[in-house]
Amino acid sequence: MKKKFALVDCNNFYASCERIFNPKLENKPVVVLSNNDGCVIARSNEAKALGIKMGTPAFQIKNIIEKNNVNVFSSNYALYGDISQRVMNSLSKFAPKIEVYSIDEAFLDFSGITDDIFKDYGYVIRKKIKQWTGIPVSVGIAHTKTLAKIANHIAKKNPKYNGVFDMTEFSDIDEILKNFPVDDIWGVGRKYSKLLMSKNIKTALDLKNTDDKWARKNMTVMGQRTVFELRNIPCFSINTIPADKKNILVSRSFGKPLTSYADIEQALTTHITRIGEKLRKQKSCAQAVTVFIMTNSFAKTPQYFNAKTIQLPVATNNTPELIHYSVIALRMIFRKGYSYKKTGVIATDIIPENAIQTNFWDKVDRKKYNDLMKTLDKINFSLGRDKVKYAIQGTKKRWKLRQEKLSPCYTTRWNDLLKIDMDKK
DNA sequence: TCTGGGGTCCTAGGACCC
DNA sequence: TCTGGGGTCCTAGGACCC
Repeated sequence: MKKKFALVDCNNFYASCERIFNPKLENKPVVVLSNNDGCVIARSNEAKALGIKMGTPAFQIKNIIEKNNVNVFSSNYALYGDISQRVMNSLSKFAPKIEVYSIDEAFLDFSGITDDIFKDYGYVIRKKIKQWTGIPVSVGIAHTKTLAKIANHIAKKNPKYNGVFDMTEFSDIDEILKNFPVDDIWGVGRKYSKLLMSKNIKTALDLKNTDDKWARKNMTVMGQRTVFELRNIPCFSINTIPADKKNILVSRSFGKPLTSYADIEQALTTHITRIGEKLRKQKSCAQAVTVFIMTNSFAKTPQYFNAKTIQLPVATNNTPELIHYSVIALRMIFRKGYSYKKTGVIATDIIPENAIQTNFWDKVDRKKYNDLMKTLDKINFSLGRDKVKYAIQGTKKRWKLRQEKLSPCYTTRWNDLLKIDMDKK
């Protein structure tokens, strides 16, 4: 039996999340900004209609925002993450296998679902997800993941399909692919699309008919797989268990430029506590950490970027130890006299907790640290992030993000629960 | 004033081995 | 003039994704 995949994608996800608890935003333009209120990263349809492009710096569209009363929000990842979980939980009721592909997308395996109940299944999903979570979704169905992505695109772009497009209903998909731009294909980015254009490969149909040896040579094995998938030959399967992360990065731009070492150290060590939490959550340890600092590359001030990797004597996920080595790295790369914009830390060479090689000279009492970390994680998880923190993180938080338009954490913070006035008419 | 923050996979080429 | 023929492992960098 032929494989069958559905890609379910939340429409304008972050903007839709903001709308759930704030119905006044319905039919109004809504945009959500990146960290530090920098760029536009989500737009409602009304905002798209105003010509606001993805990734535009907020300050460049100030006029459009003011003139059209666009509702602007800082990103609220606590809210989006929680809503995402609800959507994914709901979706898992509709298919035996589901792959959560990103915060707002999931592949569903429809392979085993018989045709008689399959009809209109996409519409059922759409209706139920909206009803259960308040989030509008689009559904694309096809015999390969790449084609399901295309089907989803079509479902979203053409109102006549009402949010669902099933490519498996067509015996000949060439007519569909003929009208699909090559640069919108999953796996074709900026560089490849430029290359393809120069070879007169402009549509999905052109790419489907490309010599796959050529694709292999010029776009690696990944490109060759894309070509096969366009031919209805599945090369990618559903991945139900998310793999452990091989690298974990935490970095943030500062709310304002910083020059003092102490401020940057406070930011960096706070990022490291996040790294420690993430490592412990997936029961892994890092064998190395890389620390970097950088100035603002958009500014006309003197530029500096540097990074330093430190191999840890014993793989670890305990925060004090990670802090210890990261601070050593930071001291090595910090230079006075620059105006810094961002710092970050990457944990690499990550291995499972139970595969650690200790060494003979290791003097760290690992059992004690593990117990301490467990206790701290428990406290901070139930009472709020950084309720108990390390002295080196400081209290001033001069590096903190700009988040001027943050919505309440309606679903994850007691104090932010929606209140309803029953007397009010 | 103001420009995000995460990830993955693949390949080429060098070091090194027998 | 002539200078083998395999391997493996690691890393940096480039492509992609959301």
